[in-house]
Amino acid sequence: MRFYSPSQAAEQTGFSLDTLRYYERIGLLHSIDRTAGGRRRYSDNDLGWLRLLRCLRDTGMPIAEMIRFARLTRDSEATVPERLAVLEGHDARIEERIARLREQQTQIRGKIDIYRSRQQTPPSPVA
Amino acid sequence: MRFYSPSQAAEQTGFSLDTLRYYERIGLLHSIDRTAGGRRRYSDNDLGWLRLLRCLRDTGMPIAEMIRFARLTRDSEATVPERLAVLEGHDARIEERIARLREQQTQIRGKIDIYRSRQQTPPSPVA
DNA sequence: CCTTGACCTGGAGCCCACTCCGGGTGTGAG
DNA sequence: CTCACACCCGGAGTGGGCTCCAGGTCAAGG
Repeated sequence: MRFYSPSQAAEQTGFSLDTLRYYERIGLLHSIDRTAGGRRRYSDNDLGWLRLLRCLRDTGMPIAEMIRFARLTRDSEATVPERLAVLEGHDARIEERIARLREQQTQIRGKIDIYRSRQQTPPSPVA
Repeated sequence: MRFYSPSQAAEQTGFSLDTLRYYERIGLLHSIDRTAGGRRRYSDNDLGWLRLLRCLRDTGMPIAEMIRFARLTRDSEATVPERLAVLEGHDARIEERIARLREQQTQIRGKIDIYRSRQQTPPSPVA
């Protein structure tokens, strides 16, 4: 079983050291192992979990919901349906979000086209 | 030329009254007309601009950049290329964002599949 | 005239998600 | 042994983007 120092974990997950400690404080990370001297050592498992958190976070899941999910994950196997519901709901939100982004992109592109055509006929020599 | 009360503008753009005033304060809205008594009256033009702002905002453009864009829009016609650059850059960011969302969605769906299979073999009747 | 409700202002407050700080501790190189 | 450096902790501070508040004003109905 490999272990990783805080800075290695930070590097591999893209979270800052402060954020890693913050996540632990608020209950997103559970029971991170420590060395004799009290330093954290992250396991491969921890990194996997952190990568999932990163994915959820980057797709816009609020911290509060991640905490809920983390708690479920710590609880019994019986919570699997609930965890599934969280992920499925999130997946649906991502889907909607992409659809909306596409629509909005279309609008912005319309605006771009307007500017482009305005640029191609700039002097407008009326005289 | 039609005019709209603050609450009508709010309703039509999806911004709150407070947000409309806030946007004006920080320079996102320029010279909103007033009635004799000092109340704002938004024109069709204003609403159009607000709808563009809403689109930019919802696609993640930071306020600071919108302010820059608003200033350019207030300046001479000579800033059209710059405005174009802002919108094109933003369009590109939206594109990237959608691509990343798709990737991340794929990861999340992978996780969902794992949970699903875990759920379909719950009793595991070893005996 | 009086009331009511939408609107006005400047400024304070709030929420989220970090990020920074200061003072202390362990560990490996030289 | 000493140094440097990565790490520890609790708590305060930050930045973005609103949101709320108090105390006042205007406009339309009765």
